[in-house]
Amino acid sequence: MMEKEVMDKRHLRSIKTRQKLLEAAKEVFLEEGFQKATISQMIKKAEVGYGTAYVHFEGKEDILIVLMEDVMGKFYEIAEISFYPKSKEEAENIIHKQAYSFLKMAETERRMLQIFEQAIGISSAVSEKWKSIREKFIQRISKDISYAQENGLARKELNHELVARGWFFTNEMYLWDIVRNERQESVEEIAKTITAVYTRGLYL
Amino acid sequence: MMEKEVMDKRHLRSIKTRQKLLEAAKEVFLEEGFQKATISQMIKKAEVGYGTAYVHFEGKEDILIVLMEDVMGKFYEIAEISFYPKSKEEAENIIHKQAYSFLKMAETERRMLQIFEQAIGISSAVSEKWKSIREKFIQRISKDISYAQENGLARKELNHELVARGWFFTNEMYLWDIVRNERQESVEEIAKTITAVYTRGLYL
DNA sequence: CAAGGAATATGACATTATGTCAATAATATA
DNA sequence: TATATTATTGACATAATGTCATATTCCTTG
Repeated sequence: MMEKEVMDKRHLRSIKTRQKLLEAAKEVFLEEGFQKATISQMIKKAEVGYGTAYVHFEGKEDILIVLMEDVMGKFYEIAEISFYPKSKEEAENIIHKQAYSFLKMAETERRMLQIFEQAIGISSAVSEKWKSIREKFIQRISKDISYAQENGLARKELNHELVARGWFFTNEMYLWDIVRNERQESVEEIAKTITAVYTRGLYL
Repeated sequence: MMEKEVMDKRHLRSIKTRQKLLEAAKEVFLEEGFQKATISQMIKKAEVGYGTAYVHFEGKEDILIVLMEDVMGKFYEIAEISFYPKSKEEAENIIHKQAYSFLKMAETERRMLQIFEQAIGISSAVSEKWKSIREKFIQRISKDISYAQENGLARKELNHELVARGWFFTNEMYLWDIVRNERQESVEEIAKTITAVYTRGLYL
């Protein structure tokens, strides 16, 4: 039972138009960057009328958000890695793995993330989207720190939310650094180094 | 000997025009934000002709960069605090003080930094300017870590530049968080917490 | 199966910005 | 005073956005 079988011919056409627009938009974004990309370029490439773009999307920002949705999904997956360490060493392993996966995304999805970074500065809709990913991570890390504190693994005197935020911030900035191709060092080395400082700073 | 005495009447007029534009621009930026601020609003407020703005500046971005220059200066001062600790405790004190001063800037200069943050995303000129501040700090921190490592205060096995970057990133992100008014906690508490994790993670 | 109705698509248009430039005004200099 | 230099000006060309009345395409119902 493919969903498409059920559809109207015109609904189908609509979906196809939308799809053509998304594909064209992706190309245009990658070629021009977020700022310089224009609706006109997209509709030309998609071979549809100008107004059509506004039928399907609210504007450039909206299109980018849709294009980013699967990348978003991958971030959420990483945020959900389970965390029940029995020792400092085990904690370090899990944390390292998580940081590594997170930073690896920068390499895997570099091109789209570059566009996304540009858009974060410009579009508040995109920026909100990213903020929600960030808060998801911070909440999660915060919970993990609490768990470690309750189980006598981590320093209890530290405000877990502040620590979580600080730790995530380091990760996030390295993510963008890598996205911009500004780091020589391997993702592995970066992950190892920042995890080492963090775990030794927090754990007993 | 005031510089002004030396000037032509017309050079003086030019300086005044420029000044009027800068003051008007600041108001407009603060009222409208970077995106929505327009040259037209500024020249109207400054009571000069449209083209005049382009005689004195290359555009919105350029005006903002000039407006930010004294804030920049304050950042550079903080980056230059001297660092020759004799013990882990002394190091922690200096580092805490530096982090505190840095984050305090977020409160003191909040309004202009808000505009600056918006502009970083949009204008590559502004973004470059910020990047140079960031690199200045990272270089400096990097040197400080090396010093501590050579003097047997810090863990030698860690790549000092990677650690420096990570530490600065935490600070920077908290800076923007505070600028956005998104933190309840006091600057003092934030500085204390992140410094505690960092110094324990890095120092012996 | 034909006619009317609903969903889609279209591009001309009004709007709003930007940056340029030839003309004009103000001031300096010879 | 006449001429050169510098500063200012606003009209214009350009470019992008988002809207909307109209056209097209397909579905439904009598």
